[in-house]
Amino acid sequence: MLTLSTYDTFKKYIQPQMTKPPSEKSYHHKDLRQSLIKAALELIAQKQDASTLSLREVARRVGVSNAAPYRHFADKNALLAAVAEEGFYILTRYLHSSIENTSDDPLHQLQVSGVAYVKFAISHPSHYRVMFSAFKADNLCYPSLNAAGQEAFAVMMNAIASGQQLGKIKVGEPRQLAWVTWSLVHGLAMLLIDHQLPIIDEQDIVAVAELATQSLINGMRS
Amino acid sequence: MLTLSTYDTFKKYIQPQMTKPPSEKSYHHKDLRQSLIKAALELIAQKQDASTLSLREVARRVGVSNAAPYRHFADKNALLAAVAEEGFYILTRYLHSSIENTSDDPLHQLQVSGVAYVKFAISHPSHYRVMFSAFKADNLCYPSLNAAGQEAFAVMMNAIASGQQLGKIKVGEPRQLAWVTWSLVHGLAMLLIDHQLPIIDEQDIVAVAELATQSLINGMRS
DNA sequence: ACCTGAACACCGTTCAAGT
DNA sequence: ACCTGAACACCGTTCAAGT
Repeated sequence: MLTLSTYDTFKKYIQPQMTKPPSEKSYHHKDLRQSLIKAALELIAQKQDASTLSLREVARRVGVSNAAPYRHFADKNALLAAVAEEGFYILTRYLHSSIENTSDDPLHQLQVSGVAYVKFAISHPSHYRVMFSAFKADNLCYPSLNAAGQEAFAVMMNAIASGQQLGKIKVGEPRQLAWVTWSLVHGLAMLLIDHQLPIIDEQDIVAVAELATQSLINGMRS
Repeated sequence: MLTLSTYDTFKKYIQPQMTKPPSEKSYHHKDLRQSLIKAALELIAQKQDASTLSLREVARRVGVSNAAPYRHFADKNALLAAVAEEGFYILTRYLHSSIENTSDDPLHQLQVSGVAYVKFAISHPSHYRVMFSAFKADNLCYPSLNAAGQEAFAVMMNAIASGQQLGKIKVGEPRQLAWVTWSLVHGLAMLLIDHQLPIIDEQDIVAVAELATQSLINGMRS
């Protein structure tokens, strides 16, 4: 009895999603919203393509009716927006932690964050595809998505601005230099996850990412 | 009579597509294949999005049945592949003519061809979207498309290789440096046509493209 | 409050049949 | 040889109805 009650407490406060085994289907799904996001990512990973994902397919995989997703998302794009937003949060974490684990030199920080950007894309290709593919993320319909995207962008721009303040990066609008840096890592990320570059080995990918970021930052020195 | 026969000759040899006015619909379409490509580009331009293009919509715009396109293209992707291939030919012309109209300095050639790449993308956004968006161009199913893409890539790589031979660009695999250059202009092109950068004026776009290419090439000097 | 079933208008694709 | 009409299996989305 004691062990059981301890286990119950564990389930309730530590892992509430384990209170029922997944095989025991209930009419009311546990956390359908998060399950739909997860299933969408799995299907995109499986097909290597976000554009052919269907909402019915996602519903089927979760074991729910065609109409069920509409309780949690206004439409298919809203689900994709949620996936993209999640992706931007993860990307921002990647960028921040890459900077934390390096020296105070803003040039070095900018370089490692560029490599971290590419590493994020190849580690989370399904997220990245949704964040930047067919789905029109330019929409003002998703303000929290927009905010998440700008937060990630700000990390790179801040590294550039502090590099300029220390006189290590050439003068000019930091925004413009950040656009250039973003273009480089975004272009490389897109070409990599769409398999347009004949590189497969992760070490080779990191080598190209380092060559890319080092070349650009070398050219942006003051 | 003389004028009429002269006009007939003109129509037949100079502008054969004018022999019948477009309002006079014939059972057999004049050049359905090319008309479908043209209509697809127009619809993508109208929607600013290639992913929501439907083949039925294209057929409707041309004034033909749902099944008619299948006489000329194996499926929807084959039509998109034709659009993409056309795009790569135009891109290659852009790159070549940008190099022809400049000095013999390979560094300068590389720089203007990078700007020409971005100019192509913003001048032909519908082509560019199809060339690099959802549609999986990695397919070996379209060898002529693949060849057209590699031809465009070769222009940039050759500029880099000759820069290296003259000792103006740092040593290293020219293929890798070309990937880096391609990443930069491709990333900028994608962000621009997806309206992810708040730049609208063409002069501002060219300014950023020049900043980008000049910075990278500066960093690739030997 | 959350989900289902059935329906609507769309889509890609095929195939017999028309000219 | 080239195109149509009708059909099939899919899809996004809605809405009354169920629990």
